[in-house]
Amino acid sequence: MKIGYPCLNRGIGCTANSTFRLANYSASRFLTTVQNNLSCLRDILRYNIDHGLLFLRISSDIIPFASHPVCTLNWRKTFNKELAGLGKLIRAHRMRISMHPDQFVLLNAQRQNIVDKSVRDLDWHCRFLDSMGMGDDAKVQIHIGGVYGDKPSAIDRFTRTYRRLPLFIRRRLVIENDDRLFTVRDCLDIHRTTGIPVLFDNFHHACHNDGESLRTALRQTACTWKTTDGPPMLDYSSQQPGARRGKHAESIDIDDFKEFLRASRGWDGDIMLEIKDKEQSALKAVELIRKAAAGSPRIRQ
DNA sequence: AGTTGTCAAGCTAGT
DNA sequence: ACTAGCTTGACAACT
Repeated sequence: MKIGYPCLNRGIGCTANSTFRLANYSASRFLTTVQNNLSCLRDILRYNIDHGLLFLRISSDIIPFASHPVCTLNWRKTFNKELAGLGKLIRAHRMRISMHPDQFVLLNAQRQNIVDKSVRDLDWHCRFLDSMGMGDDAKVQIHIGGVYGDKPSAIDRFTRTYRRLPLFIRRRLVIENDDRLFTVRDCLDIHRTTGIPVLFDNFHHACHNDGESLRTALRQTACTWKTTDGPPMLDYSSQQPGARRGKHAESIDIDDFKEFLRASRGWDGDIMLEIKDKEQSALKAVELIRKAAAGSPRIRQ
């Protein structure tokens, strides 16, 4: 079981998701920004290796405006050496990588223009992972999209668009249940017709579900991942006390996490902690799991 | 130096 | 028909 945190490390003193305003775009600004982001990504990977955090989500800002028409530079060629080096480091330590394009990627949009832009965005995410030499277990996670007043049609549009995607995108794409529109059951329906793996988000499931228990949802989503996809990925979070329902916690609620681990016994996968203080909570989670492993008696063969 | 509004992109719910 | 909220970090313009 690998533990990770998304996109940025708050203590390391650099960010791998530095960007700029589109109005300020220039080739040199783009190149220095990407150079700095890749360099910081190496620092983050080093930190994670040293601290036993072997799961990382890389920010979509690593290559700013990568799918925008303004971006005509061949960044994969320019940074070929850096990207290959990062990939080598990741593979040497058997780290798991994910990416999560944001809410504007909508494969089931009604407007073709939006679908096209979304595919372009998935395209660069997958090429980025390809250029680091990542295997099929490095995933790009998205939500289903909008409902547009008719969920069956929205699901059908998703399915038809998915089937037309090139293989280098399909091999990486996974879908995640969201907190308002598409539940685990909806995602499983799409899995049945497409084979796409379902990434389970425990917090979204708590906000919006069809009555399944956590264990049932874990079991059902886990078996959507083929061997080549790697172990199932999972987004874990809990409610920030006193805040709006659906607001992610500032810091890990270690009792809630313990309870989650107990409830998920038998489930095996990699956990992404979607918690505001990032690596601090991830370190606590790793510590907890280490202690639990050390404290529990070895199972006799 | 610190604070506040804004940022490429879209959907939904509420007015 | 229109707008606020989503959810979020960082940029950029302003004190």
